[in-house]
Amino acid sequence: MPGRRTKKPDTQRALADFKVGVDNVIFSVDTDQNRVMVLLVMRDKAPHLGDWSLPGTLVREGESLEDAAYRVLAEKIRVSNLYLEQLFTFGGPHRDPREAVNSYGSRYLSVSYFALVRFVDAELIADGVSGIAWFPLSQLPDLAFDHHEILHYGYQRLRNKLAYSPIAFDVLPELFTLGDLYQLYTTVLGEGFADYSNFRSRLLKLGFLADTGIKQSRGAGRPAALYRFDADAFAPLKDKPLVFI
Amino acid sequence: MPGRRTKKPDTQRALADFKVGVDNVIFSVDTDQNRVMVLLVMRDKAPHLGDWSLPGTLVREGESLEDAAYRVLAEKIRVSNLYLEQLFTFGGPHRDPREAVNSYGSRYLSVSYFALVRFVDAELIADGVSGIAWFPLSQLPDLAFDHHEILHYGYQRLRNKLAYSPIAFDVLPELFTLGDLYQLYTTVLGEGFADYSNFRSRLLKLGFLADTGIKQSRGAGRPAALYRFDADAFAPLKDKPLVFI
DNA sequence: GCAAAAGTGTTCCGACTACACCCATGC
DNA sequence: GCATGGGTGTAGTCGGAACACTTTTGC
Repeated sequence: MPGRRTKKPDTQRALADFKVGVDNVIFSVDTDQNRVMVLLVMRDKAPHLGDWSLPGTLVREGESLEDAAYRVLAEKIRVSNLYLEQLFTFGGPHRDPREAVNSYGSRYLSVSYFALVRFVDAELIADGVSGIAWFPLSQLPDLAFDHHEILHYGYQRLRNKLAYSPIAFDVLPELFTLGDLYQLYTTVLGEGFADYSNFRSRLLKLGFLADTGIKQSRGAGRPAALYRFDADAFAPLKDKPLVFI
Repeated sequence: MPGRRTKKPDTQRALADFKVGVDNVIFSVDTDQNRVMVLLVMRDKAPHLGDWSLPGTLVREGESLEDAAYRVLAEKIRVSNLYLEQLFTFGGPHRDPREAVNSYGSRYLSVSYFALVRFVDAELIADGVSGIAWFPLSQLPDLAFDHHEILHYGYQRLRNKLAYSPIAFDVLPELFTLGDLYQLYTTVLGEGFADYSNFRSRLLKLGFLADTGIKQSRGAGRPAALYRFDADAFAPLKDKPLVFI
């Protein structure tokens, strides 16, 4: 075991005092341009003033970690169906430059959360002070602190969740075609995970996609049927070892 | 990230000050009695003095979360191949009674870690003060704080990891029979996940179990071949969507 | 008609299930 | 021999991969 420093109670160091931050990795998918997007805000104070960062905040008295995560998001974005999931806790010393100011100052620890939201519904709240914007994953700016690492970790989770849970329907509109669904999977997971027609029949066989009977034309080609995600039909499949691929 | 505090500085509550604890969920499997075991220690100070709890500690200055987790384990147990994995961070207010003493006191947050260790190799360190013991999962005592919830979360993780990663070989002895391996899976996952002979051929086909040629007799019956886990042969399969069932 | 996109069907093949059966040992 | 556990084989079945084909639209 690394770093095994043995203890004599007298030489033992004092307990660290922490401020705890929450940082949210909020993904969306721009279905028009087939890009995975992530929500970033520009820091309006030191440290890292003017750098882009994940939307986060420090936890206040009487507030739970989740409360803090939802609070900072409510200040930045208005979406429906926001469901945050805890990602990971980053807590080594010296991850935040504020720790260096004074050796007896607070440590900074970050608990990260993850969500996937609907791109077109998301309404960014411009507060006139700090910037806020969606960035495509392929064109990220430099990020403050260790936010690149957090973001990378979140992207892994996104890909896993997409394969195992029905989170795709959190980003698709209420009604969607199977082509839309396939396109979404391709955008996030990359090409070559499955043939369209096999993807199609597999999903339909699972039985939680309800055909609305409505057809939608998009330029040339045969009109596509619009489907709706049937949460009730999916319920029994919940926490089964299900893969959508 | 942290510090994203907008408007109305006057009405906003102060930042919470935290002490950060790490709590370890250490599992093992008693292969003689086919029981899943968990390591518990008796608290030797308030709060919850005399209650059983997960082995944990508070993080000290200059120490990373992981360092703290390894430190407390080194005080309690001697094992080889200890690999800790972060589980979850529990951080709501009022989860620790120490918070109530004084409304301006610290909040207590717990980052939990998970590991699976070899039962027979594990040497518990009796320090003459606090108790330490393995408990079978089926006969747990009441636990301090929210440790029951943490333990439950860890057990979920154990079952998942067992199906997807080769952690079984962290608990089996260096040399083991396929019957041992099957027995271990049955103990943790319960009966009825697979037929023995199918389990056997699937595992062997994966190609990372090396037959040592040695035979082992255990009472009546044909002697069993002893196998060794071949980490090199497994390496290419790492992070493939692999299921051992 | 022709291109384009949606939707259906079919064949091949590998993987898992469920068993039946053979093998080597203790007693 | 026979009970006991280890180990091998096989027939049936299910599901995914690949790809050809049909349908319905715009132009």
